[in-house]
Amino acid sequence: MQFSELALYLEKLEKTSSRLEITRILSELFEATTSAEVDKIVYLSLGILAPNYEGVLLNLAEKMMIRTLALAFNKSADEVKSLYKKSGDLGDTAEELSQSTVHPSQFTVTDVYEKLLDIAKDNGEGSQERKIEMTSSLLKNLDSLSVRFVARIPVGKLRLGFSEKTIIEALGISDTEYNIYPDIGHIAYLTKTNNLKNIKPKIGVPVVPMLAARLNSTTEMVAKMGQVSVEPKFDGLRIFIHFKRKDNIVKIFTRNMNSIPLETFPELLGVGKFIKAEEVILDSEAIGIDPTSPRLRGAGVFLDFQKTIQRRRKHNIKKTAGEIPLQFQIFDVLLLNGKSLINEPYINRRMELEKIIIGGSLLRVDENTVTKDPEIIKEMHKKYLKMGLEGVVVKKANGKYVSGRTGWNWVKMKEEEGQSGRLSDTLDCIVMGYFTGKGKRAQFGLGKILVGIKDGDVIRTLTKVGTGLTEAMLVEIKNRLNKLQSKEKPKEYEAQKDLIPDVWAVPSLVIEVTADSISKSTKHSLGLSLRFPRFLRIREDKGAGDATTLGELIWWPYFSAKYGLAFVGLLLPASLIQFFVNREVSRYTAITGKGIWSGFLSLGKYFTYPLFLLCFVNFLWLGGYASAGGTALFELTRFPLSFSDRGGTLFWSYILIIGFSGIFLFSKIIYKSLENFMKVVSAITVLGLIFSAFQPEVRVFAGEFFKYFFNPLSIRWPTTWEASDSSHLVTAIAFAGMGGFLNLLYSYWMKDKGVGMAKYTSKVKGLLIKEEEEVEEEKDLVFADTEENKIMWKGWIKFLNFDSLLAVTINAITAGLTTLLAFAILFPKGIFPTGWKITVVQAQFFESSLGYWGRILFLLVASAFMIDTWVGLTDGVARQFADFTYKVRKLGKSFRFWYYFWLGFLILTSLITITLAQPGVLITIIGVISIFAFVLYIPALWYLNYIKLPQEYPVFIKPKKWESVTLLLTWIFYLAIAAGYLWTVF
DNA sequence: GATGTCTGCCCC
DNA sequence: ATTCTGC
DNA sequence: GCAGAATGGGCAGACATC
Repeated sequence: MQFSELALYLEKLEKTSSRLEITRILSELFEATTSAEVDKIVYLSLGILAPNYEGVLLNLAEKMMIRTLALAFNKSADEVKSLYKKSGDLGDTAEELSQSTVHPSQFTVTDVYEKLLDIAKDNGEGSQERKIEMTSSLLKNLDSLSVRFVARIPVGKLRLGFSEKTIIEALGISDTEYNIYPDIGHIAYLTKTNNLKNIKPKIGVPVVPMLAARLNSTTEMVAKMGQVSVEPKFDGLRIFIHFKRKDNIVKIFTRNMNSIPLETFPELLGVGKFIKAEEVILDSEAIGIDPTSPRLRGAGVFLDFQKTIQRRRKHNIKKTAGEIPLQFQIFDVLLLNGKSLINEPYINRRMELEKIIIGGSLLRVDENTVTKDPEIIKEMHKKYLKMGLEGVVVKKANGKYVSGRTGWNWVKMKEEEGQSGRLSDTLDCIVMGYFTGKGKRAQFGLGKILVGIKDGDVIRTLTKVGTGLTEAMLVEIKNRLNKLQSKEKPKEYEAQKDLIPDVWAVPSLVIEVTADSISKSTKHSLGLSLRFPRFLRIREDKGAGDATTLGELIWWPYFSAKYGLAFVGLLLPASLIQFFVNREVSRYTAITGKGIWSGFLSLGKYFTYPLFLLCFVNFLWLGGYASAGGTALFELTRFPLSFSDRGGTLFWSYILIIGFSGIFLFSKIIYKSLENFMKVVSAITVLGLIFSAFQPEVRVFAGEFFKYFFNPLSIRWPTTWEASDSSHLVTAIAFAGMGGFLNLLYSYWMKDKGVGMAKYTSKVKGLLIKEEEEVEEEKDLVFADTEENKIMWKGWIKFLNFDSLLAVTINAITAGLTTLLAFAILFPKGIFPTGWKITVVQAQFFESSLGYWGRILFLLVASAFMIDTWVGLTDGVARQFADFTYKVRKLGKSFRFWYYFWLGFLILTSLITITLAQPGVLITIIGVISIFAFVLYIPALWYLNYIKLPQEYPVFIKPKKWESVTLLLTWIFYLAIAAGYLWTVF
């Protein structure tokens, strides 16, 4: 096959992301290949020349390829470099350069393969220059598409989206043969020539190693694996020992199936003395031992990994072997005297192992404990950590030897719960600059960052970080650093010359990094570095500190800003469940035409008076909403100029409260006015939120967010938790819909909407609107048991179901979207404003992404939404209170009187409460009260609607049994939350 | 001979 | 090695 | 949950350069 033809296949594969489709294209390619070439095609498309264990190395990679391209296409190395930085892929760069000239391609796949092999074979003095020349002449004689792929091979990054596993699938075979004969080219050849037969592990041919997956819960381990063997995890080199007594054959392979010459580990020359078998393949971990330490029954003190790996060398072996003797911790046997054991249960393999290994200072069989008890696993993990090991590896007792990491067979312990790395503390580091990304990350212009910490007056490098960054975070960090970038290295920085980032940044941005351990470093100017560093989050001053905190628009964003997605899955169920409360509240009013407090009062004053008292306390804080609207307006206008934040907020809040009180004076039917205003503002708010959610900076977070949003099972307890947030969480759940006593407002809204029997009662009118006829008292309306009424009733029920559902849905959408915004905008920055300042912070974001007008729009809508909420609640609560006081006969006065009385009272309290410096505590109490309110009044609703009313009203109003069940479940839900809250508090 | 740079389907 | 992402 | 592709520190070896 011409290489150019292969290149066409590779191009198609590169463009495809579906693995099924990739597999299909690959099998098409193998179909079109001769058996003489299939191995070479497989190797080249994986970017290799031979299986790993044959040790064929090109010794030509990134830097030399840059020189090669410069030579081949007559450019300077700097020109090539700058193109490479842009594309992030040397193959793409090579293709781009080669397009300037026409090169007819004559090479077959075999030609290219052999030329690359020649390049690999060359070594010795002058070989670097020769390799460059050979590679350059190869590239010059290929068409530009072929150049793209050939240039990528030495760099080892084909980026075609497939690897051995996919090739095995494309060949239409299982991986059993490959796993014990991991020469993918040869396997492809055998498949093509129909010679693939069942084989067994062979001395001298590595087996694809079995790897451990990671879990952080021992319970989950037992759940997934049942009975397990618990063993220590050593920090050394994974070594496979192949031994055949005949001819004293000893071969050694690493985890990556690289062969290590026996001379490297001379102690294994005589390994046969310690093995009671003719032929074995052993799986082990080699660890360096401190030779000066006393040996207890042969066992020594382990050295760390950096010491151990010094044994992987060609020179000075004798001296190093004396300084760092190796101990081989054996834990598995795959072949024994000609018999494959890979399909035997693990404990059986171990039993064989114990029979054949003579333990001493060279070989030791790992100790192990067989158990089903998660607690024992936990204890052993702690024990081994204390001993300076890496914890435990937990293995399914009856598991076969399964190559790779598939399935749950071997598991290592992820960090302990409550920790995000094995380092006891995470580190806050200064971002010193960034490097442009390679491959997929090139499009973000940032692939990794250089971080350091302050050391006196200078800032020294500590590590680079590239893992742990989501694509959204790459964008975020890039944007931030662009504002901080510096042409020159800031003078307080100290960095060695191979750690010069592509772009410097002045010290400002701080990120949180975790790692497994701290190591000594010669590369980093601090003299220390991190082992397995990973990015956690951006750190920022905790920002806005005002303690004022409000209902559902604040708490959910607060949680997602602080704890990410941990509780997001709870929002939807918590808001939807309020549907069952709302419809019962509405049902009562639809049947009787009366407000819900009338119903409660009919149950007796000992129940109702305390409940009302709770309700009264609950609504003292209404002013907060007005104050949130005021904040937004002050932020928007910055008027009056000399005012502080607090003063400005108060100024605008008073204006809003006084201005919007006009509605109460002049509206014809107050509820109707409010409803219309609310409709407009809600529509603008929802549209604004949706628009915001579609901004690219937010959109990149949306997929992840909604995956959690729609999955209640994703709820998890965050690893760090502030005790005070228990109350906040309860508050968030209560406020997911309306919350506690707020839900009772449905009764009064239904009343003024004129739903059901409420059609026949009077409505509340504005103070200055003359009543045409004073309806002093609601009569007990008669609801006759007629067929006509029955049909009407069905219509009402439909309406109130629809209305209640619509309300919770809109609530869930708005709360969901604001929470998404908080997750996208605030969480990455580590800001969790504890108050209504969240709107201000969001507005700042919109200014940077949408410009000035985006910010204005956002603040306007936010203030309108907030004040609208205040007006709506003030009206509703005044009616609740009025209904109560009106019905307590001895107080006298009309309903209208009481309504205006309470309206005045609430406006006054609003004016007062917004001046309180610390309303935070009060608000938390209210969240908790709300949950207990549900617990108290849901049974009362049930009694009214399911028992009491059916006795007085026509039989068709009686709810179905299943409706009783839904209400019971709702009650249990809140009861459980209330109980859980009490549990965590006490 | 000492030092610097690059590579390793390195090892973890 | 760890982590994220598309399937 | 899999497979693939981003990314880390630090070691020795090989070659180039001073």
